[in-house]
Amino acid sequence: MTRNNQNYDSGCPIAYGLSIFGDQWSLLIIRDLAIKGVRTYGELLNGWEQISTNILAQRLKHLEDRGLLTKERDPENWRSFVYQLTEKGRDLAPVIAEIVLWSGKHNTAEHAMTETVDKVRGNRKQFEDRIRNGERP
Amino acid sequence: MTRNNQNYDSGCPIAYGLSIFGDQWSLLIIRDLAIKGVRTYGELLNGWEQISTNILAQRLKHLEDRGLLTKERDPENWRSFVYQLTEKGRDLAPVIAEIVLWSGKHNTAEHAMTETVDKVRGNRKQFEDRIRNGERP
DNA sequence: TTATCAACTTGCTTTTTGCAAGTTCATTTT
DNA sequence: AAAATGAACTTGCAAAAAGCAAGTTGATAA
Repeated sequence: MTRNNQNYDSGCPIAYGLSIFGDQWSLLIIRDLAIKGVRTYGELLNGWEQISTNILAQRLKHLEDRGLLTKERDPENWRSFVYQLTEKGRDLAPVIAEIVLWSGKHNTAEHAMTETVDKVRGNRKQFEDRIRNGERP
Repeated sequence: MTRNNQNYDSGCPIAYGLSIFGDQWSLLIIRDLAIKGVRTYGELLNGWEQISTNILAQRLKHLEDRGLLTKERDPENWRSFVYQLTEKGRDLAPVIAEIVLWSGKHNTAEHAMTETVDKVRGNRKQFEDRIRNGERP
């Protein structure tokens, strides 16, 4: 089973999810779009984790093909494109919330960012609703 | 950022989670241990998605190193080993539940397995509690 | 009209994955 | 007691994916 072997599908819901976002980068891209208010290719490229440009382009294409995000011209800056999550993409909010809570409990590293963890712990519904409504920080 | 580049860590809770289970196989292994009642290497090898043996060994080692599962001799069959999720591993139950719900909503394929989806929709707390308590089906 | 910026694409190297065959050690069979 | 089997891996090699750096394209700004 490789990422691009789209023929292989056990039918398992976990496997379905992984075939779409089960890699090192997809959920970080979705995080940037969902909770960091990022919208352009350049902003995604300069995120916290330094994805390489060809991989970013590939993943954006993949996520667009699978219906998690859309790409369109920025009406206010015609040479730029705006990436936005679709409902299918925004529906990952609860998955993201649970990963955040899990990491908040189990990552004991000194430099762990607790801001997001606190936000989800403090008001999980608000955290998810803001993503569902496409609100930017 | 590669899987084995353990030095690179943005501190983000999503990135932390992905550094542990952000690949194509880890969550399927955890699924087998958590909800399919699988316990041995051989059973994991013959799962629905046909992981190759070297990758399985590698991932089990990784998950053991990161504290998500334990490996010990089967007291009733001394030539076999039993793999079991730790609390850290079982704490992924809500993540799994949310992925199942997401896939249940968005995977419209004919052959999608709905059994697990129905189980989580029907009684999510029971689904998670059974994993938390390490109950087998 | 030249320079710059945003969004990629291309070519190449390194790393990871996948496949098949082989190894080790504990039991079971003969 | 010796040979066969079963469980859990390990090893070697080919294929795929990721990462890096430089180059391309098309829209604005100088």
